[in-house]
Amino acid sequence: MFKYEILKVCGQSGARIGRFTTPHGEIETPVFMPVGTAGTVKGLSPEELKEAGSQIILSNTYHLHLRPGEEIVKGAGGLHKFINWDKPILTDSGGFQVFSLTKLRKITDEGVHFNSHIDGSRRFISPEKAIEIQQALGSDIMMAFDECTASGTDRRKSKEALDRTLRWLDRCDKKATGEKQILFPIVQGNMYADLRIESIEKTLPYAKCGLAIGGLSVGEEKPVMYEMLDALRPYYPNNMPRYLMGVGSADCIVEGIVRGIDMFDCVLPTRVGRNGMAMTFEGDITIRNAPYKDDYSPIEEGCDCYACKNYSRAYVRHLINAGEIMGGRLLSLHNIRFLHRLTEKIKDAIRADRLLDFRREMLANYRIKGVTT
RNA sequence: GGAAGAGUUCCCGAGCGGCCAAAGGGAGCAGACUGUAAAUCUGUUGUCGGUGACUACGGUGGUUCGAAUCCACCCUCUUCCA
Repeated sequence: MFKYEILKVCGQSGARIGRFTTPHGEIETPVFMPVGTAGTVKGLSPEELKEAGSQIILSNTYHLHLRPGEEIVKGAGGLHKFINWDKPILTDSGGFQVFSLTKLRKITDEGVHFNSHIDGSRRFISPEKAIEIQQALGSDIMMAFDECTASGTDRRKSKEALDRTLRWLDRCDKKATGEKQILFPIVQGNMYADLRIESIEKTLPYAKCGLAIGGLSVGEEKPVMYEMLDALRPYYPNNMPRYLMGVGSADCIVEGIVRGIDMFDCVLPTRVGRNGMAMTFEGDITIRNAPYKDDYSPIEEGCDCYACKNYSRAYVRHLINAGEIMGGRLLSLHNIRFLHRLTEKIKDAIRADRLLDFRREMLANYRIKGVTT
């Protein structure tokens, strides 16, 4: 049911264009996947996402487990039906919440005890439980339950998390039988190249048709993240997509693809959009700011998204400023379309064997922000 | 005409002798945001080139070492009585 075919390899960079077949359709990589944590890409309808070019979206095990509960989703006929999205869905395992809800958790080898961020109730998620939930949800791609560490974590703790992630992976793998859903294992190892290599070597036996790189974009400087990707690159198998988790700024996506990555996801376009910022080929611009109050040009010149075709910066700024939902919607839509346009341009460059040239040209005009968080 | 109350920094509004360039909120301005506890969070908002000075709490004049705060008169507004 799952298959990854390489359609083109860039002669200049080695980046590839691929076709990833899933039960809910094909995905052409490189691909950016918008995040819809609670079963919706915040503010946008499935039709709008499709029009923007989204091929697959994410959802979250932890959030849907807490509310409404996977049995409700299953009762609706599965997540695709429940949220009216008939294309592929990837569910994150809740591993990232282990990391981001750091004050509310306790990690043991069996699993993680959480306090629900919603009502404070005591919860427990194990690797088995994470898979069961994802099976009830019926996503196409299930993520292994992993332990993500923050940038700055010492070597000993990073190694512990890596080992635990591997033990958990084995348990996830035993549970993840069935043809309709595939399990993506996740490489950890923090910012230690040798740990990263150890992690990928021990993880690869579990990678059937997809491999994820986790624990990056967690507060390190961007060059550090690129170093980790460089260290991993020789170890990637060719017959499956490589997914860099949680990355979504334009510069990081280009740098990732140049380093062999095929899939990305990020909350950035929607979050930053709701907060009044537009992603463009010149870098982020804060539409909320005063200089745009009488700027009647589109959000980004040359963009073909619904927001750019129909509205001005001045109008979007007014909406954001007035606290109108539509402002965040239009910017989210633009930002997602922007990232899809980016990957389209990147694919063009791969087809023309000139991705390194494209990167240089693109970054020459792009204002980069320093750290990943 | 009489009585009572009120006038505070862009707005609302606290302060009622020194710790006040003045709480708090709003609005404004700016920054942040990368597997979403986020339509959120943070900073800033009298002027001048910095620990300092200057201008400010309706107006004018007083009391006091010191006043947004007390006194006198004036102006404006609100409510009530004729």
